[in-house]
Amino acid sequence: MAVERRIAHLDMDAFFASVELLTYPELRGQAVVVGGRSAQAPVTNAQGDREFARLRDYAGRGVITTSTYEARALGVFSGMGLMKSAALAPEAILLPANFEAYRHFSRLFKAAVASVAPHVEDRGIDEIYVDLTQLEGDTLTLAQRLKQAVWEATGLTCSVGITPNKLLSKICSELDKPNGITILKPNELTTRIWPLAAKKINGIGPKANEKLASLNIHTIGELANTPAELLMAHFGKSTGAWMAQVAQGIDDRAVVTWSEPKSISRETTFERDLHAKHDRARLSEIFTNLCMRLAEDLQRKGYASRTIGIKLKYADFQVVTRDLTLPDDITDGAQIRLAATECLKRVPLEQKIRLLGVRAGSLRPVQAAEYLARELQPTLPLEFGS
DNA sequence: CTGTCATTAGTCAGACAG
DNA sequence: ATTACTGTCTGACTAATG
Repeated sequence: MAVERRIAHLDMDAFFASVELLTYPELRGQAVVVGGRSAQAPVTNAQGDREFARLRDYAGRGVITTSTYEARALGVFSGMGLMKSAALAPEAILLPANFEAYRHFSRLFKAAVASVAPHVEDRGIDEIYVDLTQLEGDTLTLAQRLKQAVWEATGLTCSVGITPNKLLSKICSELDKPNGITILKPNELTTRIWPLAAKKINGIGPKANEKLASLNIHTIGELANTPAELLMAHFGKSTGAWMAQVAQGIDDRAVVTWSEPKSISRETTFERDLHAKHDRARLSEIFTNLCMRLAEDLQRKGYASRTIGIKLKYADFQVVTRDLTLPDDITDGAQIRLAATECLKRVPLEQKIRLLGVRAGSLRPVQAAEYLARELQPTLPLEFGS
């Protein structure tokens, strides 16, 4: 008989905004949003006070990355266009994103958690799963210990959910946010989970939720009471069966502490939409840049790629992708550009473009020494002495 | 030899997530 | 007068292979 697992999901509270508040403590308690491509960084005036940009002063195509809970109270959430959010909360403080700082604090909080519980799965910059099954001590004490370690290492709070699996823990970490602990007791599935909206399930997004709503399924409980056959008929065999399982709170996925990346990509949205003919030179420059940066990423992370792909987003937001699998691995920026150019030839270019991306897939780890062997042409020491 | 079936690789779109 | 960026997964379709 298998022991019941104890899986924790730990989610940092309003992570990016909270990191900014460490830098700018005078903003505590205010509506603050992070985001915007050209958001103005705070400036210190002659009196030594910091002056912050307001949302109403912003003009551009950015979106909100994170907002403080005070800003959320005004209806301003992540993913929202900045122009729209400025209409809702013109006085909110706007800060540019500082990803270097977020990555720094991400490393700090993950190291702190790992010092308490070594079995950690990375889920992006601000959340993790932790397998506590093998650890001594009762569940609540362990949760408090995790939160304490994060607080001492970073000065930041987080919310924790602990249940027998990742699915339920992810749901539970949200139930008492911010700075909360939720431990799902046995038999609480029907009382605490089933009343929740179906879209609270990680994997049921806006589309699936809409489709469920059209079947008059709104809560997880209603999903649980829907025959698996019906779900399979509407969502396909695999997705339908999965939905039926998760609605019963069943999820056997292991906590995975490491996995090989499948693809590495770079993309950018232009300041203004560009046309393939009219803005050829500018587009070519951006394209080369993306390829070179992708090559740097590949080499820094130690991978060679056999599949190169491109992504275009047109002015009307339609997205197209093309990719090309090569006979051999490549790592070099010029080779990537060559392959990506082949992809570009297979794409319509009448309409204006707002985004261009380049992606490397079919990755193979390579030894650092292999890169030296791959340098077909000697690189000119452009930076040397300049 | 032809047709069918299973399997795999490749390509593309789209959903989803943090 | 909007809607980022990076990455994973799956479904649909085609082609190749046996």
